[in-house]
Amino acid sequence: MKYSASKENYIKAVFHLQQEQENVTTNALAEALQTKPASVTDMLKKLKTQKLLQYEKYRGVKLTAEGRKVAVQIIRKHRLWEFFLVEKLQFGWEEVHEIAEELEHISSKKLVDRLDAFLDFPQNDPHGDPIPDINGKMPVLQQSAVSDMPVNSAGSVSGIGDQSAEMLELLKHKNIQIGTRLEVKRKFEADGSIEIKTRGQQPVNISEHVAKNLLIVYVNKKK
Amino acid sequence: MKYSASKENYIKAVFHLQQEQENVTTNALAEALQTKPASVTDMLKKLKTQKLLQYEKYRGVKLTAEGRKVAVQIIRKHRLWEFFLVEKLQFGWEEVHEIAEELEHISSKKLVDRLDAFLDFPQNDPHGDPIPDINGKMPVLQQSAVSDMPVNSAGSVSGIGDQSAEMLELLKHKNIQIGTRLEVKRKFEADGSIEIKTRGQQPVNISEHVAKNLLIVYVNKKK
DNA sequence: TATTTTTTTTAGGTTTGCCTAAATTTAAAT
DNA sequence: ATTTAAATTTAGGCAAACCTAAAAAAAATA
Repeated sequence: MKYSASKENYIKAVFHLQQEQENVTTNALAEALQTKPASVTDMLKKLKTQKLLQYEKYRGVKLTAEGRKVAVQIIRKHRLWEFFLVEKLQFGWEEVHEIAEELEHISSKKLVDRLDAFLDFPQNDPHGDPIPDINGKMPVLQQSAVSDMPVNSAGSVSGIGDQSAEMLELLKHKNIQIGTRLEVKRKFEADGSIEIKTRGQQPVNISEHVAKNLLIVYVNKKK
Repeated sequence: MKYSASKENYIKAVFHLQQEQENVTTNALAEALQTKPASVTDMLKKLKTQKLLQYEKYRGVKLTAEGRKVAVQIIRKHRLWEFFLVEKLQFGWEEVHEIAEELEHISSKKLVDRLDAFLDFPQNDPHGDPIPDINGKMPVLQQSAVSDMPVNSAGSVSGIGDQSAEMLELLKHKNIQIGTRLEVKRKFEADGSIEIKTRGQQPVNISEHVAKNLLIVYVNKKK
Protein backbone atom coordinates (compact mmCIF):
# COMPACT_ATOMS: atom_id res chain seq x y z
CA MET A 1 0.00 0.00 0.00
CA LYS A 2 1.23 3.47 -0.83
CA TYR A 3 0.22 6.61 0.99
CA SER A 4 0.60 10.30 0.18
CA ALA A 5 3.44 12.24 1.76
CA SER A 6 0.86 14.11 3.79
CA LYS A 7 -0.70 10.95 5.15
CA GLU A 8 2.71 9.55 5.97
CA ASN A 9 3.48 12.68 7.93
CA TYR A 10 0.32 12.30 9.97
CA ILE A 11 1.08 8.68 10.73
CA LYS A 12 4.61 9.51 11.74
CA ALA A 13 3.44 12.34 13.96
CA VAL A 14 0.92 10.12 15.73
CA PHE A 15 3.62 7.54 16.27
CA HIS A 16 6.01 10.03 17.81
CA LEU A 17 3.36 11.65 19.98
CA GLN A 18 2.30 8.24 21.24
CA GLN A 19 5.71 7.87 22.87
CA GLU A 20 4.62 10.66 25.20
CA GLN A 21 1.08 9.55 25.75
CA GLU A 22 -0.96 6.62 24.53
CA ASN A 23 -3.74 8.80 23.26
CA VAL A 24 -2.96 11.60 20.85
CA THR A 25 -5.11 14.73 20.67
CA THR A 26 -6.17 16.73 17.66
CA ASN A 27 -4.47 19.84 18.97
CA ALA A 28 -1.19 18.07 19.59
CA LEU A 29 -1.21 16.84 16.02
CA ALA A 30 -2.05 20.25 14.64
CA GLU A 31 0.84 21.69 16.61
CA ALA A 32 3.27 18.97 15.51
CA LEU A 33 2.26 19.22 11.87
CA GLN A 34 2.04 23.01 11.79
CA THR A 35 -1.50 22.91 10.58
CA LYS A 36 -5.00 23.68 11.93
CA PRO A 37 -7.08 21.40 14.13
CA ALA A 38 -9.86 21.39 11.55
CA SER A 39 -7.48 20.00 8.94
CA VAL A 40 -6.38 17.33 11.37
CA THR A 41 -9.95 16.20 11.95
CA ASP A 42 -10.42 15.91 8.18
CA MET A 43 -7.39 13.74 7.79
CA LEU A 44 -8.07 11.56 10.82
CA LYS A 45 -11.34 10.51 9.27
CA LYS A 46 -9.56 9.43 6.11
CA LEU A 47 -6.85 7.56 7.97
CA LYS A 48 -9.50 5.85 10.03
CA THR A 49 -11.31 4.49 6.97
CA GLN A 50 -7.94 3.18 5.83
CA LYS A 51 -7.64 1.43 9.18
CA LEU A 52 -4.33 3.08 9.98
CA LEU A 53 -5.59 4.40 13.26
CA GLN A 54 -8.37 4.14 15.80
CA TYR A 55 -10.32 7.33 16.09
CA GLU A 56 -13.52 8.21 17.87
CA LYS A 57 -14.51 11.83 17.65
CA TYR A 58 -13.51 13.90 20.66
CA ARG A 59 -11.62 10.85 21.94
CA GLY A 60 -8.25 11.27 20.25
CA VAL A 61 -6.30 8.68 18.24
CA LYS A 62 -4.02 5.66 18.51
CA LEU A 63 -2.28 3.87 15.67
CA THR A 64 -3.47 0.41 14.67
CA ALA A 65 -0.91 -2.36 14.22
CA GLU A 66 -0.92 -1.55 10.51
CA GLY A 67 -0.43 2.15 11.21
CA ARG A 68 2.49 1.36 13.45
CA LYS A 69 4.06 -0.75 10.74
CA VAL A 70 3.79 2.09 8.26
CA ALA A 71 5.20 4.57 10.78
CA VAL A 72 8.21 2.42 11.50
CA GLN A 73 9.02 2.04 7.82
CA ILE A 74 8.96 5.81 7.36
CA ILE A 75 11.18 6.28 10.39
CA ARG A 76 13.54 3.65 9.04
CA LYS A 77 13.83 5.56 5.79
CA HIS A 78 14.25 8.89 7.52
CA ARG A 79 17.04 7.71 9.75
CA LEU A 80 18.89 5.76 7.08
CA TRP A 81 18.91 8.80 4.83
CA GLU A 82 20.14 10.94 7.70
CA PHE A 83 22.96 8.52 8.28
CA PHE A 84 23.79 8.56 4.58
CA LEU A 85 23.85 12.34 4.46
CA VAL A 86 26.21 12.64 7.40
CA GLU A 87 28.45 9.66 6.74
CA LYS A 88 28.72 9.78 2.99
CA LEU A 89 27.89 13.32 1.97
CA GLN A 90 29.55 15.15 4.85
CA PHE A 91 26.50 17.02 6.05
CA GLY A 92 26.37 18.40 9.59
CA TRP A 93 23.97 16.69 11.99
CA GLU A 94 21.90 19.85 12.30
CA GLU A 95 21.09 20.10 8.60
CA VAL A 96 20.04 16.57 7.70
CA HIS A 97 16.61 16.42 9.28
CA GLU A 98 15.00 18.75 6.77
CA ILE A 99 16.37 16.90 3.76
CA ALA A 100 15.43 13.53 5.22
CA GLU A 101 11.87 14.80 5.62
CA GLU A 102 11.69 14.74 1.84
CA LEU A 103 13.70 11.61 1.22
CA GLU A 104 11.62 9.54 3.62
CA HIS A 105 8.71 9.67 1.19
CA ILE A 106 10.54 7.99 -1.67
CA SER A 107 8.58 4.80 -2.06
CA SER A 108 10.93 2.08 -3.31
CA LYS A 109 11.34 -0.56 -0.64
CA LYS A 110 14.25 -2.04 -2.52
CA LEU A 111 16.00 1.31 -2.43
CA VAL A 112 15.80 1.51 1.35
CA ASP A 113 17.06 -2.01 1.83
CA ARG A 114 19.93 -1.52 -0.61
CA LEU A 115 20.80 1.74 1.08
CA ASP A 116 20.79 -0.03 4.43
CA ALA A 117 23.24 -2.62 3.12
CA PHE A 118 25.40 0.03 1.43
CA LEU A 119 25.68 1.84 4.75
CA ASP A 120 26.53 -1.43 6.43
CA PHE A 121 23.39 -1.70 8.53
CA PRO A 122 23.87 1.22 10.90
CA GLN A 123 22.19 0.93 14.29
CA ASN A 124 21.65 4.61 15.01
CA ASP A 125 21.15 7.81 13.10
CA PRO A 126 23.42 10.83 13.61
CA HIS A 127 21.33 12.01 16.57
CA GLY A 128 21.58 8.67 18.29
CA ASP A 129 18.07 7.48 17.49
CA PRO A 130 17.81 3.78 16.67
CA ILE A 131 17.24 2.74 13.07
CA PRO A 132 14.55 0.07 12.62
CA ASP A 133 15.90 -2.95 10.75
CA ILE A 134 14.37 -4.48 7.62
CA ASN A 135 11.72 -6.16 9.77
CA GLY A 136 10.86 -3.04 11.67
CA LYS A 137 12.63 -4.11 14.83
CA MET A 138 14.37 -1.35 16.68
CA PRO A 139 16.34 -1.67 19.89
CA VAL A 140 15.26 0.49 22.79
CA LEU A 141 18.21 1.33 24.92
CA GLN A 142 18.16 2.42 28.53
CA GLN A 143 18.65 6.16 28.35
CA SER A 144 18.66 8.82 31.07
CA ALA A 145 18.84 12.57 30.83
CA VAL A 146 21.98 14.24 32.13
CA SER A 147 19.68 16.20 34.45
CA ASP A 148 18.89 12.92 36.23
CA MET A 149 22.48 11.78 36.65
CA PRO A 150 23.95 11.78 40.13
CA VAL A 151 27.05 13.85 40.75
CA ASN A 152 30.25 11.98 39.82
CA SER A 153 28.49 9.46 37.62
CA ALA A 154 29.65 9.07 34.03
CA GLY A 155 27.79 8.44 30.83
CA SER A 156 28.13 8.32 27.08
CA VAL A 157 25.90 10.58 25.01
CA SER A 158 23.42 8.34 23.24
CA GLY A 159 20.67 10.65 22.07
CA ILE A 160 19.20 14.12 21.96
CA GLY A 161 15.72 15.05 23.11
CA ASP A 162 15.19 18.43 21.50
CA GLN A 163 16.63 17.95 18.04
CA SER A 164 16.01 21.46 16.77
CA ALA A 165 18.72 22.81 14.52
CA GLU A 166 19.43 25.42 17.19
CA MET A 167 20.03 22.82 19.87
CA LEU A 168 22.24 20.74 17.61
CA GLU A 169 24.14 23.88 16.71
CA LEU A 170 24.77 24.57 20.38
CA LEU A 171 25.91 21.05 21.14
CA LYS A 172 28.23 21.12 18.17
CA HIS A 173 29.69 24.34 19.54
CA LYS A 174 30.20 22.73 22.94
CA ASN A 175 31.87 19.82 21.18
CA ILE A 176 29.28 17.34 22.32
CA GLN A 177 28.21 14.60 19.96
CA ILE A 178 26.84 11.08 20.03
CA GLY A 179 29.37 8.91 21.83
CA THR A 180 30.92 11.73 23.81
CA ARG A 181 31.89 10.52 27.31
CA LEU A 182 30.97 12.92 30.08
CA GLU A 183 31.00 13.07 33.84
CA VAL A 184 28.72 15.13 36.06
CA LYS A 185 30.82 17.33 38.36
CA ARG A 186 28.33 19.60 40.07
CA LYS A 187 24.63 20.38 40.03
CA PHE A 188 23.41 23.90 40.73
CA GLU A 189 20.05 24.08 42.44
CA ALA A 190 19.69 27.75 41.63
CA ASP A 191 19.01 27.37 37.92
CA GLY A 192 19.23 23.63 37.34
CA SER A 193 22.43 24.03 35.37
CA ILE A 194 25.05 21.32 35.57
CA GLU A 195 28.80 21.25 35.32
CA ILE A 196 30.11 18.42 33.20
CA LYS A 197 33.53 17.33 32.12
CA THR A 198 34.40 15.59 28.88
CA ARG A 199 37.65 13.78 28.22
CA GLY A 200 40.64 16.04 28.35
CA GLN A 201 38.58 19.23 28.28
CA GLN A 202 37.99 21.78 31.01
CA PRO A 203 34.64 21.41 32.82
CA VAL A 204 31.76 23.24 31.12
CA ASN A 205 28.40 24.36 32.37
CA ILE A 206 25.23 23.32 30.58
CA SER A 207 21.80 24.84 31.13
CA GLU A 208 18.87 22.94 32.58
CA HIS A 209 17.28 22.78 29.15
CA VAL A 210 20.34 21.15 27.66
CA ALA A 211 20.73 18.82 30.63
CA LYS A 212 17.17 17.60 30.22
CA ASN A 213 17.63 16.99 26.52
CA LEU A 214 21.01 15.36 26.55
CA LEU A 215 20.47 11.62 26.82
CA ILE A 216 23.13 9.20 27.99
CA VAL A 217 23.75 5.59 28.81
CA TYR A 218 25.72 5.00 31.98
CA VAL A 219 29.28 3.78 31.74
CA ASN A 220 31.72 2.74 34.40
CA LYS A 221 34.30 5.42 34.85
CA LYS A 222 37.71 4.35 33.85
CA LYS A 223 40.63 6.57 34.74
CA MET B 1 12.16 29.15 -6.87
CA LYS B 2 10.54 25.83 -6.08
CA TYR B 3 8.02 24.05 -8.26
CA SER B 4 5.67 21.15 -7.64
CA ALA B 5 6.69 17.71 -8.82
CA SER B 6 3.94 17.91 -11.40
CA LYS B 7 5.21 21.19 -12.81
CA GLU B 8 8.74 19.87 -12.89
CA ASN B 9 7.53 16.92 -14.90
CA TYR B 10 5.89 19.18 -17.44
CA ILE B 11 9.02 21.28 -17.79
CA LYS B 12 11.17 18.21 -18.19
CA ALA B 13 8.81 16.76 -20.78
CA VAL B 14 8.82 19.95 -22.82
CA PHE B 15 12.60 19.99 -22.69
CA HIS B 16 12.91 16.42 -23.94
CA LEU B 17 10.31 16.88 -26.65
CA GLN B 18 12.08 19.99 -27.86
CA GLN B 19 15.06 17.86 -28.82
CA GLU B 20 12.82 16.35 -31.49
CA GLN B 21 11.14 19.53 -32.60
CA GLU B 22 11.44 23.15 -31.58
CA ASN B 23 7.72 23.49 -30.99
CA VAL B 24 5.97 21.09 -28.67
CA THR B 25 2.31 20.23 -29.11
CA THR B 26 -0.34 19.72 -26.47
CA ASN B 27 -0.99 16.18 -27.64
CA ALA B 28 2.66 15.22 -27.53
CA LEU B 29 2.84 16.42 -23.95
CA ALA B 30 -0.33 14.57 -22.98
CA GLU B 31 1.14 11.42 -24.49
CA ALA B 32 4.50 11.87 -22.78
CA LEU B 33 2.96 12.63 -19.42
CA GLN B 34 0.24 10.02 -19.65
CA THR B 35 -2.47 12.55 -19.09
CA LYS B 36 -5.24 14.24 -21.09
CA PRO B 37 -4.79 17.16 -23.49
CA ALA B 38 -7.25 19.25 -21.46
CA SER B 39 -5.08 18.87 -18.39
CA VAL B 40 -2.04 19.89 -20.37
CA THR B 41 -3.73 23.07 -21.53
CA ASP B 42 -4.57 23.89 -17.91
CA MET B 43 -0.99 23.48 -16.82
CA LEU B 44 0.54 25.30 -19.76
CA LYS B 45 -1.38 28.40 -18.76
CA LYS B 46 0.05 28.23 -15.26
CA LEU B 47 3.59 27.64 -16.46
CA LYS B 48 3.23 30.53 -18.85
CA THR B 49 2.28 32.99 -16.10
CA GLN B 50 5.36 31.77 -14.27
CA LYS B 51 7.40 32.59 -17.39
CA LEU B 52 8.77 29.08 -17.67
CA LEU B 53 7.57 28.70 -21.22
CA GLN B 54 6.22 30.58 -24.20
CA TYR B 55 2.72 29.54 -25.06
CA GLU B 56 0.15 30.89 -27.47
CA LYS B 57 -3.04 28.93 -27.67
CA TYR B 58 -3.19 26.50 -30.57
CA ARG B 59 0.45 27.35 -31.31
CA GLY B 60 2.31 24.93 -29.04
CA VAL B 61 5.06 25.70 -26.53
CA LYS B 62 8.79 26.35 -26.16
CA LEU B 63 10.72 26.72 -22.94
CA THR B 64 12.04 30.12 -21.93
CA ALA B 65 15.65 30.46 -20.82
CA GLU B 66 14.42 30.15 -17.23
CA GLY B 67 12.42 27.03 -18.09
CA ARG B 68 15.45 25.50 -19.70
CA LYS B 69 17.50 26.18 -16.61
CA VAL B 70 14.94 24.46 -14.42
CA ALA B 71 14.74 21.50 -16.81
CA VAL B 72 18.48 21.01 -16.82
CA GLN B 73 18.65 21.00 -13.03
CA ILE B 74 15.98 18.32 -12.86
CA ILE B 75 17.80 16.25 -15.46
CA ARG B 76 21.02 16.69 -13.53
CA LYS B 77 19.36 15.32 -10.43
CA HIS B 78 17.73 12.46 -12.28
CA ARG B 79 20.93 11.29 -13.88
CA LEU B 80 23.08 11.68 -10.80
CA TRP B 81 20.64 9.59 -8.80
CA GLU B 82 20.60 6.96 -11.55
CA PHE B 83 24.35 6.81 -11.45
CA PHE B 84 24.26 6.49 -7.68
CA LEU B 85 21.73 3.69 -7.81
CA VAL B 86 23.74 1.66 -10.30
CA GLU B 87 27.24 2.36 -9.04
CA LYS B 88 26.68 2.38 -5.31
CA LEU B 89 23.51 0.40 -4.72
CA GLN B 90 23.99 -2.25 -7.38
CA PHE B 91 20.75 -1.66 -9.23
CA GLY B 92 20.37 -2.83 -12.81
CA TRP B 93 20.22 -0.13 -15.48
CA GLU B 94 16.66 -1.08 -16.37
CA GLU B 95 15.26 -0.46 -12.90
CA VAL B 96 16.73 2.91 -11.96
CA HIS B 97 14.65 5.22 -14.10
CA GLU B 98 11.49 4.78 -12.10
CA ILE B 99 13.17 5.43 -8.77
CA ALA B 100 15.03 8.43 -10.13
CA GLU B 101 11.70 9.86 -11.25
CA GLU B 102 10.93 10.30 -7.57
CA LEU B 103 14.38 11.29 -6.39
CA GLU B 104 14.71 14.04 -8.99
CA HIS B 105 12.09 16.07 -7.13
CA ILE B 106 14.01 16.29 -3.87
CA SER B 107 14.70 19.98 -3.62
CA SER B 108 17.98 20.47 -1.77
CA LYS B 109 20.54 21.95 -4.13
CA LYS B 110 23.29 21.21 -1.68
CA LEU B 111 22.30 17.56 -1.67
CA VAL B 112 22.71 17.29 -5.44
CA ASP B 113 26.06 18.98 -5.44
CA ARG B 114 27.36 16.86 -2.57
CA LEU B 115 26.08 13.75 -4.29
CA ASP B 116 27.87 14.83 -7.46
CA ALA B 117 31.14 15.18 -5.55
CA PHE B 118 30.59 11.90 -3.70
CA LEU B 119 30.16 10.14 -7.04
CA ASP B 120 33.29 11.86 -8.30
CA PHE B 121 31.59 14.02 -10.91
CA PRO B 122 30.39 11.37 -13.34
CA GLN B 123 30.02 12.47 -16.97
CA ASN B 124 27.27 10.08 -18.02
CA ASP B 125 24.39 8.23 -16.46
CA PRO B 126 24.07 4.43 -16.76
CA HIS B 127 22.29 4.76 -20.13
CA GLY B 128 25.04 6.92 -21.55
CA ASP B 129 23.20 10.21 -21.30
CA PRO B 130 25.35 13.18 -20.28
CA ILE B 131 25.01 14.59 -16.77
CA PRO B 132 24.81 18.38 -16.61
CA ASP B 133 27.48 19.83 -14.33
CA ILE B 134 26.85 22.19 -11.43
CA ASN B 135 26.48 25.09 -13.88
CA GLY B 136 24.09 23.23 -16.12
CA LYS B 137 26.66 22.60 -18.84
CA MET B 138 26.33 19.25 -20.52
CA PRO B 139 28.54 17.96 -23.30
CA VAL B 140 26.81 16.92 -26.49
CA LEU B 141 28.70 14.15 -28.15
CA GLN B 142 28.54 13.16 -31.78
CA GLN B 143 26.35 10.10 -31.76
CA SER B 144 25.03 7.97 -34.61
CA ALA B 145 22.58 5.11 -34.61
CA VAL B 146 23.92 1.68 -35.47
CA SER B 147 21.36 1.65 -38.27
CA ASP B 148 23.31 4.47 -39.93
CA MET B 149 26.72 2.87 -39.65
CA PRO B 150 28.37 1.64 -42.84
CA VAL B 151 29.32 -2.01 -43.06
CA ASN B 152 32.70 -2.71 -41.47
CA SER B 153 32.76 0.47 -39.43
CA ALA B 154 33.25 0.19 -35.69
CA GLY B 155 31.79 2.12 -32.79
CA SER B 156 31.48 2.22 -29.06
CA VAL B 157 28.00 2.18 -27.56
CA SER B 158 27.43 5.63 -26.08
CA GLY B 159 23.69 5.87 -25.56
CA ILE B 160 20.27 4.31 -25.94
CA GLY B 161 17.36 5.91 -27.71
CA ASP B 162 14.43 3.89 -26.46
CA GLN B 163 15.17 3.49 -22.77
CA SER B 164 12.14 1.44 -21.88
CA ALA B 165 12.77 -1.25 -19.30
CA GLU B 166 11.97 -3.81 -22.00
CA MET B 167 14.62 -2.49 -24.34
CA LEU B 168 17.22 -2.31 -21.57
CA GLU B 169 16.32 -5.85 -20.59
CA LEU B 170 16.92 -7.01 -24.14
CA LEU B 171 20.26 -5.25 -24.44
CA LYS B 172 21.36 -6.67 -21.14
CA HIS B 173 20.47 -10.11 -22.45
CA LYS B 174 22.52 -9.51 -25.61
CA ASN B 175 25.39 -8.37 -23.38
CA ILE B 176 25.38 -4.88 -24.78
CA GLN B 177 26.05 -1.98 -22.46
CA ILE B 178 27.47 1.51 -22.50
CA GLY B 179 31.05 1.29 -23.70
CA THR B 180 30.61 -1.97 -25.60
CA ARG B 181 32.72 -1.98 -28.79
CA LEU B 182 30.92 -3.26 -31.84
CA GLU B 183 31.48 -3.62 -35.55
CA VAL B 184 28.83 -3.76 -38.25
CA LYS B 185 29.25 -6.92 -40.30
CA ARG B 186 26.22 -7.03 -42.58
CA LYS B 187 23.04 -5.10 -43.19
CA PHE B 188 19.91 -6.90 -44.35
CA GLU B 189 17.65 -4.87 -46.61
CA ALA B 190 14.77 -7.28 -46.13
CA ASP B 191 13.92 -6.30 -42.58
CA GLY B 192 16.49 -3.66 -41.69
CA SER B 193 18.19 -6.00 -39.25
CA ILE B 194 21.95 -5.79 -38.83
CA GLU B 195 24.62 -8.27 -37.93
CA ILE B 196 27.12 -6.94 -35.43
CA LYS B 197 30.14 -8.36 -33.73
CA THR B 198 31.37 -7.48 -30.28
CA ARG B 199 34.82 -8.30 -28.95
CA GLY B 200 35.45 -11.98 -28.72
CA GLN B 201 31.81 -12.92 -29.22
CA GLN B 202 30.12 -14.56 -32.19
CA PRO B 203 28.28 -12.14 -34.48
CA VAL B 204 24.69 -11.44 -33.44
CA ASN B 205 21.74 -10.07 -35.30
CA ILE B 206 19.85 -7.07 -34.01
CA SER B 207 16.47 -5.91 -35.25
CA GLU B 208 15.91 -2.64 -37.04
CA HIS B 209 14.29 -1.22 -33.91
CA VAL B 210 17.34 -2.00 -31.82
CA ALA B 211 19.71 -0.74 -34.52
CA LYS B 212 17.91 2.59 -34.62
CA ASN B 213 18.00 2.97 -30.86
CA LEU B 214 21.52 1.89 -30.22
CA LEU B 215 23.71 4.98 -30.32
CA ILE B 216 27.45 4.89 -30.84
CA VAL B 217 30.47 7.08 -31.28
CA TYR B 218 32.83 5.96 -34.02
CA VAL B 219 36.16 4.46 -33.10
CA ASN B 220 39.07 3.42 -35.25
CA LYS B 221 39.18 -0.30 -35.44
CA LYS B 222 42.19 -1.75 -33.78
CA LYS B 223 43.01 -5.39 -34.27
C1' DT C 1 -24.23 22.23 39.66
C1' DA C 2 -24.03 25.98 36.51
C1' DT C 3 -21.12 28.56 33.87
C1' DT C 4 -17.09 29.64 31.44
C1' DT C 5 -13.20 28.10 28.80
C1' DT C 6 -10.93 24.97 25.88
C1' DT C 7 -10.98 21.47 22.56
C1' DT C 8 -12.85 19.45 18.72
C1' DT C 9 -15.89 19.06 14.95
C1' DT C 10 -18.86 20.69 11.15
C1' DA C 11 -19.92 23.61 7.29
C1' DG C 12 -18.55 25.89 3.55
C1' DG C 13 -14.37 27.70 0.73
C1' DT C 14 -9.84 27.63 -1.82
C1' DT C 15 -5.99 25.77 -4.75
C1' DT C 16 -3.75 22.20 -7.37
C1' DG C 17 -4.02 18.92 -10.73
C1' DC C 18 -6.67 16.05 -12.79
C1' DC C 19 -11.10 14.50 -15.51
C1' DT C 20 -15.21 14.34 -19.36
C1' DA C 21 -18.00 16.46 -22.68
C1' DA C 22 -18.78 20.10 -25.67
C1' DA C 23 -17.15 23.93 -28.40
C1' DT C 24 -13.74 25.97 -31.20
C1' DT C 25 -9.76 26.33 -34.13
C1' DT C 26 -6.56 24.43 -37.34
C1' DA C 27 -5.26 21.07 -40.75
C1' DA C 28 -6.38 17.67 -44.23
C1' DA C 29 -9.07 15.84 -47.86
C1' DT C 30 -12.38 15.82 -51.17
C1' DA D 1 -13.47 26.02 -51.63
C1' DT D 2 -16.05 23.25 -48.85
C1' DT D 3 -16.35 19.64 -45.94
C1' DT D 4 -14.41 16.44 -42.77
C1' DA D 5 -11.18 15.19 -39.43
C1' DA D 6 -7.87 16.10 -35.94
C1' DA D 7 -6.02 18.96 -32.41
C1' DT D 8 -6.85 22.12 -28.90
C1' DT D 9 -9.37 24.77 -25.70
C1' DT D 10 -13.29 25.91 -22.64
C1' DA D 11 -16.66 24.77 -19.22
C1' DG D 12 -17.96 22.46 -15.41
C1' DG D 13 -16.66 18.79 -11.94
C1' DC D 14 -14.00 15.99 -8.63
C1' DA D 15 -10.58 14.59 -4.91
C1' DA D 16 -6.86 15.86 -1.82
C1' DA D 17 -5.36 18.79 1.60
C1' DC D 18 -5.61 22.77 3.33
C1' DC D 19 -8.27 27.10 5.36
C1' DT D 20 -11.82 30.27 8.46
C1' DA D 21 -15.83 30.84 11.11
C1' DA D 22 -19.43 28.88 13.64
C1' DA D 23 -21.39 25.08 16.33
C1' DA D 24 -21.01 21.39 19.54
C1' DA D 25 -18.86 18.66 23.05
C1' DA D 26 -15.75 18.09 26.88
C1' DA D 27 -13.14 19.93 30.58
C1' DA D 28 -12.25 23.30 34.02
C1' DT D 29 -13.82 26.49 37.37
C1' DA D 30 -16.73 29.14 40.13
